[in-house]
Parts: sequence; structure tokens; C-alpha cells
Amino acid sequence: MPKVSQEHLDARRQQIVDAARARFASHGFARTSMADIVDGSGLSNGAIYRYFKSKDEIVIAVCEQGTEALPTALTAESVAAFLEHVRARARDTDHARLVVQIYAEATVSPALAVVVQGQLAALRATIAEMVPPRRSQQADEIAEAFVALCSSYSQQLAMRGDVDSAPYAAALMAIIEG
Amino acid sequence: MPKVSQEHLDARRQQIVDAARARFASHGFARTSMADIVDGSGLSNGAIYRYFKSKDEIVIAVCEQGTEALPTALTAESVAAFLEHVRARARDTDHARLVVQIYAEATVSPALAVVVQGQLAALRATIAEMVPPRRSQQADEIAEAFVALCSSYSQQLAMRGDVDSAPYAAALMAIIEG
DNA sequence: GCAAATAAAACGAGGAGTCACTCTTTTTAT
DNA sequence: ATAAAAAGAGTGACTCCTCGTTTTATTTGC
Repeated sequence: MPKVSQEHLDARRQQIVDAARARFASHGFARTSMADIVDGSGLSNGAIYRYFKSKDEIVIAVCEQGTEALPTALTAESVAAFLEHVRARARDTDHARLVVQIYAEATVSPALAVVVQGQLAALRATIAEMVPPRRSQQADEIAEAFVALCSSYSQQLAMRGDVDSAPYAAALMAIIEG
Repeated sequence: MPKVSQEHLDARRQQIVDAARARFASHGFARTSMADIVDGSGLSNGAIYRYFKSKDEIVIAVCEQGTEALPTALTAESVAAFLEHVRARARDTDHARLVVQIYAEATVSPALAVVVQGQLAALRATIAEMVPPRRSQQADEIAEAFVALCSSYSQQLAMRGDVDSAPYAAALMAIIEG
């Protein structure tokens, strides 16, 4: 095949990332082989290595694309709705399991750790901005605990299947209100 | 060598578990080979398989031995001291990294998931008992969030190196006090 | 026909697990 | 009591396989 549009190239790359993410989420990183990604993507072995230099590069791409959701405001309703969103995503796409896998790999792969740390810092910054003025002095501390507890809810979902979100909603509000 | 005391057998088994834990903590589960455990334990390849049927069995043994610490009371001082203990252990023995590895593996290995779920449930039960009478109605919910946030602090330590424990201490007390 | 892109086979490394064997202690038979 | 036999602990070379990557051949559009 001759030269092809940039959109086409992007689409192909996306196919690979999507296949990899699905497989990482359902089987974990270590138990996903290149052959699995080849099969899942519908492309060939050679094609994959045209778009990614190595398996590790694919992991990083998956991680970079995996933007975490956040509540839109720090109100009880908004937080509760957000937790339900996390719960639904864990149920429907194994997203929680994927996140746990990425975190584990990040503790062992410096390149991935950089990406993950950056994403976590961005999440904390976003939350810190939402902290009500009354507590803006502790905005950073609140954001730290808030984001940590959110990611922990995701982690619990990954390990225990389904977990009621109510205790987490209550705890998050307690953290915000002090 | 002929028949040998039970203590001797236990000691040998412990050698293997210790070597495996150290390596899992520093390099992760997937990046630890049987050869690594052989070298670290000072035993031979064959000897290891006399004590454990497979690598997965070793992981489970490591997990079963890894009891998590807990605060002795739900007071500000006790909780703060506990978090510092977690922090110190992460720094000195890479324990936080080990936990993250185990959690990730548990999402993918049913046998390990059973062990991990049991341990988490025990931790929640212990915390629930400590909840002050004033809030005993919500003891279970509080314990759920409390344990989750503790394990999240550990997770953050694993991924980000060192993290101040103060925000977590404040958040944990906020959860307890509502 | 040519260049780009893909597919498939081949390769080399490394891993988990096995097995035939050794060596030492315990048991047994004389 | 002593020597032969049995049994258990430990060994490490070896096997078989999987995996990530590279190389080679083929196809495809212009």
C-alpha cells in the first residue's frame, strides 16, 4: 500500500492502543503477549512494530490516553454521581483493573512512573482549585487525600468486584468539609 | 540428607518466602524469575520445588505472611503514628511496592484474590470495632473508607517515593469524626 | 515497476518446571 | 553391634516452550 492519509495512520495506531488496553484490562499487563495485541487489533505483527517500537511503548501510550474522570464540583451530588461513574466504568470496561495494573507497573518502570505521577499531580491540581474558599488554606492537603481516596475506590472495585460507593461519598465530603 | 526436624523444614520454607518477598518488593512480581528466588534463597532450583508447587504458590505464601499494620486506636496521635510507621516501612523495606504488586496480581489471579479479600475484610472489621460509640451506626462505612485511604497512602508512597502523611492523617480523622 | 505497507516466518533469549542422581541419616536384618 | 538397605533432602543440568523482536517475502496502490 502506498502513502496514506494521516487520519488513517492515526486510526491504525488507535486500533492498536484500543486492543492493548482491552487486553491489559482483562488479563493484566504481564499476561498479555504481543500476539494477543496483534489478534485483538486485527493487524499484523509487522504492522504493530511500525507504530510502536516495543511493548513498553504501547503501555505508555495506553497510560497516556487513560484520562481519569473527576467530579465537576465538590458537592455531595456531584461527588456521588462521579463515584457511580467510576463504578459503572469498572463494571463495563474493567477500567479499574487496568488502573491497578498501570500503577503496579509504574512502581517498577521509571518511564511509566513519570507519566503516572504527572497525571496524578494534574488531578490534584484540578481538585485543589475546586476546594471551597472557606478551606482554601488546606486546598492542597484536601486534594491530596481526595484524589487518593478516589483512586482507592477504583482499586477496591478492581479487587473486590462491586463495592458500594456510599461510604466513599460520605468520606470524600467529610474530607472536604473538614 | 535424611529426615530432618520440622523446624528445619519451616526455616527452609521461610528462606524461600523471604527471598521471594524481597525480590518482589524491589523488582515486581513479573520481573522476578525463579532463578532470582533460587539465588536469593541460597537453595537450589530443585529444592524450591520441593517446598512450593509453583511460582504462584510462592506469591500466595508471601501474601499470607504479609500482615498489614493498623493503628492501635482511632485518635489523632495514634493514627499519625501509624501513618509514619507505614511511611517508614515503605522507605526501609519497599513494603508499599510489594503491596501494589500483590494487589495488581490479585485482580488477575483468583486464588490470590481470595487471600487479599479476606485480609482486607479482617482489617475493616478491626477498624469498625474501634469506631467511637457516637458513630457506631456508621461503623462499617467508616471502616470501609478508612482502610481504603490507608491502603491508598501506601499506594501513593509506592508510586511517588515519599509523600507527607499529614494530609492523610487529617483526612482519616475527618472520616472518623464525620 | 516502484515505493510503501503488510504479513509471515525465523530467531535468540529467557523462563518455568522436571528428572535422574548424590549424599546423608535412619531403619532393618542378621 | 554392624552392615546392608531404604528413604528423604538437596542438586543442577536439561527440556520444552513462550515471548519480544527482526528479517524476509509478498502485496498493494500509484
